[in-house]
Amino acid sequence: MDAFYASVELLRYPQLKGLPMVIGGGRRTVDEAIRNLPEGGTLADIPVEAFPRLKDYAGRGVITTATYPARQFGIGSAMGLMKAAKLCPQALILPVDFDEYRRFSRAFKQVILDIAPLMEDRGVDEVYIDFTNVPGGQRDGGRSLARLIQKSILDATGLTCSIGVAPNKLIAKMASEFDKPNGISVVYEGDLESRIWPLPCRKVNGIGPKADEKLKRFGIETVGQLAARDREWLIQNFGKATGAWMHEVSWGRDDRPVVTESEPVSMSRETTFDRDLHAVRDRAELGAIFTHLCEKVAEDLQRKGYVGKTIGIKLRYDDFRIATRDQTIDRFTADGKTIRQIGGQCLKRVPLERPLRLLGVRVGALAKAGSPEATAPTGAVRSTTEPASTTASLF
DNA sequence: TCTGGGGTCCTAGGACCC
DNA sequence: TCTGGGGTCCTAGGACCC
Repeated sequence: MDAFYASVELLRYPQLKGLPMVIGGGRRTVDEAIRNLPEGGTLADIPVEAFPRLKDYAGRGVITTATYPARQFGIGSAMGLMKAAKLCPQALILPVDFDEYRRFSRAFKQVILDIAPLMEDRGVDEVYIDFTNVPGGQRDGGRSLARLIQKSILDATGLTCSIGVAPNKLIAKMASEFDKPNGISVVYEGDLESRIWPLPCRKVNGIGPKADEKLKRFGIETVGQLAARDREWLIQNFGKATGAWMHEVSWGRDDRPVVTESEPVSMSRETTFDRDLHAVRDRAELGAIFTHLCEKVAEDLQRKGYVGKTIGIKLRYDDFRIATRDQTIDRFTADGKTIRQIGGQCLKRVPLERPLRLLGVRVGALAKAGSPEATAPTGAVRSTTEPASTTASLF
């Protein structure tokens, strides 16, 4: 989806179309933004002057989405609000409204499912679609089906998207960025050399800042330069799995299927404080935040019908270093008090001298609530994981 | 100018078991 | 004195993605 959060906001506030605007900020920014909005009238009647501007904010936080006009000022996703305010102080800033984005996320995904049932969820604003067996999916290299999907989403939601069509997920993902916004790119196998090899390695889904840096140190800037290296050389320098993978992707090879169903592995809640807190001096405040996070995770688990048995905490110190601790208990739970209690034990094992910037709570090792795994006593759970020979000897 | 929140997957060492 | 070879689970950290 194109500038998804911002585009959803523009459906509510069409008067902001064409203006530089960013979505983001922590809770404090959200509160201030809401306070600045006048009451009464429909949302579309609110005058542009009434909307908060970036220059009015000094809060912590990053930009989740910037409209295309804002991007012209050099503003981008994940950029700190402070930096963005320097680049374009007059840009409008709106708080993140996740519930609203989720509504539109469900809507556009349903449109796709009605056309092409093999869809993989890749987060709130992105999916993979298997065109292989969709009627007309092969016509014009997939372009006509892509057009149909684009138009259907626009008709149903008012939102635009960009689609890449290719023989596999790796190339399709890169192709989807070739013609943004509202574009379609079809990339064939034979286009590898002309359209993929010139790209910077960083464009490969899975090569992040660290790997890119290391590649650069070897003088490898583009996918083509990566493809020119020996498979064995890559394995020597990047490890068996990563090296082999790099070799494959540089040659455009990817056999991952489109996965339509998946179970969550963990659920978590975390929050960055308005100001750094100290474990001793701000003990009461931290305790209240911690309890609240535990309750939120418990709610999430219960609402979605999961239980977990690994409970963990996460801290971010003022110097941005991160510490995590977790503990696996002998039963599954979705209970806020239990999570709070075990989480509290985890907190005792972590250094608390430095000021804290963030606190998080996580529950992992999930099972569906009420499933055999989740309800069985620990002993029975263990027996199912015993080697086949041992299990067979029981009979 | 300091840098969100919610995730997944991988690695590596140690405990423990057979 | 020298000390297996698997396997799983747990824990901590880190890279990466949307």
